[in-house]
Amino acid sequence: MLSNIARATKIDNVSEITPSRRRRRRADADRSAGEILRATKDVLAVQPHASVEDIAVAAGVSRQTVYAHFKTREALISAVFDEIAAEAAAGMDAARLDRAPAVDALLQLLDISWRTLQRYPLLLTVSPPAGDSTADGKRHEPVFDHLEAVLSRGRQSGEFASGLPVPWLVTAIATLGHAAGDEVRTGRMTPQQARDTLARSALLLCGAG
Amino acid sequence: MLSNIARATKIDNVSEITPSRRRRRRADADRSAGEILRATKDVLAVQPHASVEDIAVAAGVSRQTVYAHFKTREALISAVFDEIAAEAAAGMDAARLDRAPAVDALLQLLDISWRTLQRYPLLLTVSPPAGDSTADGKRHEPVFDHLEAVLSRGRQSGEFASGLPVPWLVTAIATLGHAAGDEVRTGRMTPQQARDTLARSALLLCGAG
DNA sequence: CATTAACTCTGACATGCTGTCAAACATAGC
DNA sequence: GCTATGTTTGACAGCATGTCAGAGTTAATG
Repeated sequence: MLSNIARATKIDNVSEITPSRRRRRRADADRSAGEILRATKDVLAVQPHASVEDIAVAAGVSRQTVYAHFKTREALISAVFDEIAAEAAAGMDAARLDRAPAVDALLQLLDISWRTLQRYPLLLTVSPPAGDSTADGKRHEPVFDHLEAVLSRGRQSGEFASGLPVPWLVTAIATLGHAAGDEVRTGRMTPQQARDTLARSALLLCGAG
Repeated sequence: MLSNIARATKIDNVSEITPSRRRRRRADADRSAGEILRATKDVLAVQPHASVEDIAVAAGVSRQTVYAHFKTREALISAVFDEIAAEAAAGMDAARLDRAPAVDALLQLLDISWRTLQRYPLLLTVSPPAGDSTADGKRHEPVFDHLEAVLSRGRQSGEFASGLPVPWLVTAIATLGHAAGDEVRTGRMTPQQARDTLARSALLLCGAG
């Protein structure tokens, strides 16, 4: 995980080319990058338009150090989204849903995603940099893959019979998750209501209502 | 409609207080405000992060003139969203769906919204200023009201039986509309596919599938 | 431990955008 | 034609992003 952070940063030990001439990455750097990412999550959760300076201060680091680790502000935010997505995907891996009935597995996935959404409020207020190729299909790939796997399985087993294309179901369910989170954020639903409503909506879309 | 624009602008004829001492608003101003709104739609559709200067140039007007009509960049974008919402709402009014079966009415509403979304690509790429009270519940109110009315009616008539709360259905369907538009924008669906998929999804959520 | 490379910090700078102000100028309304 | 209303030009402050250079620290290595 930490090595993942290191690999994502700007100051990158490219020693693979000239194997043993260079020193190894300093522990400082990892700690700084970690602090910056942590601070970014915290600050953006409260202040979605926070400046790089704000984040740097919260991380106990100078603004220029942030730029030493992340090329641009967008790259920083991208890294945060990547990290969160990876965390959620790891939770999904750990849940071992391969054998469970698709309906149960789907509900489990929703639960994990839901908790991630509650843990990181910035997911609802900060718009992810529309950087890469398609919209933001690439960043959440690890998460979406889980969802797609379960949906495909449920369709083949006959549990999901709505006939809607699986890729659309992935998008739709993810989108509804966002919307449900927003209902909570704006106080129009309790977390409990939102969780249940989201689950029911997803099942309806899948044709398992 | 034009008077609505005038009322939304900064330079506002407050003659209601001192009735006949002041001159009436110049035709210039209306024309400028109109051009600016038109240009904003055009430019933002292509370049979602366009500057006020870019918009001013496209409107054939100086940057300061833009600020003469709209307090801030956000206010300008807000006005654009308002105008588009009003246009869509007007179309919904004109459709006279009060008597039609709720399912048909819902499909009509989706169709109108869908065409609006296709006509104004900026709706998908520009995030609306989260200004007012709740998220963006106030701005689209005219549109959402139509949707809510039809959904409530369908529920009472027994056509919609999913049991999901009507306010949530409004949000969910609107959100899915956005998602469907995005599928088209990114080339993952043809407009035709997206339209059908959206309709089917909405009916499923309503329990009319 | 001493060396040295890696990292961070301070300060300064260029650039671009938003928003404001003032004064000269143009034009539509009366 | 007079005059309020709009527009333009030009200038300005403030703030944010991103870059650079140089001095100062700190961790890895032998």
